[in-house]
Amino acid sequence: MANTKKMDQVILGLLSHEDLTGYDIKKRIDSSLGFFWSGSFGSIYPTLSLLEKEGKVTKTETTDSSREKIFYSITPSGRDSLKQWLGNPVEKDEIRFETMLKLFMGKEAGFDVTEYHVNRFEEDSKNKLQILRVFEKRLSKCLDEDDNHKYYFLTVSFGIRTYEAYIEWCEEAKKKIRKWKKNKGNL
Amino acid sequence: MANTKKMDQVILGLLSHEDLTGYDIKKRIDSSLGFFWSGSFGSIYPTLSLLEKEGKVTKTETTDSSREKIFYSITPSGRDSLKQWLGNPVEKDEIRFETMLKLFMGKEAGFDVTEYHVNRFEEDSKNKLQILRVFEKRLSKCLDEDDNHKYYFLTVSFGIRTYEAYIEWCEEAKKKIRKWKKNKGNL
DNA sequence: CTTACCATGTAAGGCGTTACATGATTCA
DNA sequence: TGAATCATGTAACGCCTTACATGGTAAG
Repeated sequence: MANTKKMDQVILGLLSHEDLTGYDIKKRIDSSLGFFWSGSFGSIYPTLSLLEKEGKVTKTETTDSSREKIFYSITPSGRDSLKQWLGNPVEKDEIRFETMLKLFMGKEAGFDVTEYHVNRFEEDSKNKLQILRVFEKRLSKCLDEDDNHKYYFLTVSFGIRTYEAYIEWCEEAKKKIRKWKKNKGNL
Repeated sequence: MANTKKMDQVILGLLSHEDLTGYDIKKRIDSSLGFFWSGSFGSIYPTLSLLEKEGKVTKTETTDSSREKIFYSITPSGRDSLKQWLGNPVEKDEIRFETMLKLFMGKEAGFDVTEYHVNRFEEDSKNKLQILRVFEKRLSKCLDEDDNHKYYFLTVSFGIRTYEAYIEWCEEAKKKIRKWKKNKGNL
């Protein structure tokens, strides 16, 4: 019913920009889509075969340089299918933050443990923010070269806004926790 | 290896606050944890049975009022297990935003479709923000009654910060899109 | 010469959702 | 009296990750 599988669309979307191998697709997912999507080889390769059977992509085996690679290209039918999906309303945006889970039930472990998790979350957010800023800089220089860059830019700026908010919240949360720890001492 | 299943901990965490039925647990997940976690009956009930077998919770069947309910309570062993998990570093915080996927590959459908998705995302974020603000108000009045409220408060304020950032980004993104649409017309 | 990365796939198994099955109670 | 909600569970199925299996190449 609710077709939750999105790997088809992820692959078609990436191939709508350029021809890629399965290995390339994995790299794109990890870098460009990394902060809001994920996927493994175990789901990429089978999906590629499926898409080929459905006529949405075609494969080209190359032995040109050194390694044998299989490049996939999107077909007009694949493009139609992608376009149609893009027009449908979003079914679900999902977050699964183990960090928040650990905060919510943190009392059992105490403020120190909670502070530790906030600190780790902050570090992680700062690292990811730094990477996104590099992307942003690069992208803003070539926004007009290809419309794809504009769309990509939107997602990058979303990531930046988000991580900035995370980091601000971390500072705020740490202040609160320190205050609560102090009060506890005074009781 | 990497024990990805978290439903055990979710349930133990909720039971560490108070005794609950499986049905209650579902409601708590949907409301209190809703913006950063999810879970269905199909995984709640089996996990409860499992936890009981492991001696981490005990069940009490009641027919007191009208309906027959099964209340679950956390045992000391369950509390230990929860505490230990809380002390371990977070394995993974995950986001799967279909909206961002549709933005990233948006060129195939054009700016209007992208604008539509941003608008829907904004509406949705505003609704969720409103609910969280109510929670925040209620919580801030009883922060000192129970330490659990303090931990809960941290997650709520995280949600608020996040949704505020989303909404700000939406405004920014819509401005950009409108500008790009205009430029396209002038070419 | 060995480590890291490139490159493609398969198999097993876990996790979790959806749908099904059943029935009581409350409220309009 | 019919709809919504309370309440507990099971079964089927789908998705995805991890681990396995294999081998080439580049760099230090």
